[in-house]
Amino acid sequence: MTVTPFQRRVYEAVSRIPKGKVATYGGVAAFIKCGSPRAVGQALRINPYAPKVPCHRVIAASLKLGGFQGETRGGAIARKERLLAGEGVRFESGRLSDPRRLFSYQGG
DNA sequence: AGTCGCCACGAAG
DNA sequence: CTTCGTGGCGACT
Repeated sequence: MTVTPFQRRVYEAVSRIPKGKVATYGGVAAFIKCGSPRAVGQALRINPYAPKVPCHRVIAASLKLGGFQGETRGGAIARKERLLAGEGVRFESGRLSDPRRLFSYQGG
């Protein structure tokens, strides 16, 4: 498998998200100084470190679930929601119930 | 090396 | 809702 330096940055940033909180694609992008949140999603989509990198803790800026395991809808999203529920992050109608669960990065 | 099309997004209209 | 901007990457030439 080939992991680009950009991807490493993404995975490192995502690994910082504490259990019980979630970050947005845009938030991660900003932290790693990437102008395109979409590129972050692309990196997470091919996440080779499935268990190590908690990609399920990354949602869209609209507070919707975004994608999971390469899917934007379907069973994968349902599993993502259940996974987060197990960490205390609840969703309602596919949207984050409590925005206070959002994680924001500190420094560089 | 240059080009093209695809993305788990986001902001604006 | 639709449209446009954006950065990164695989596939093709």
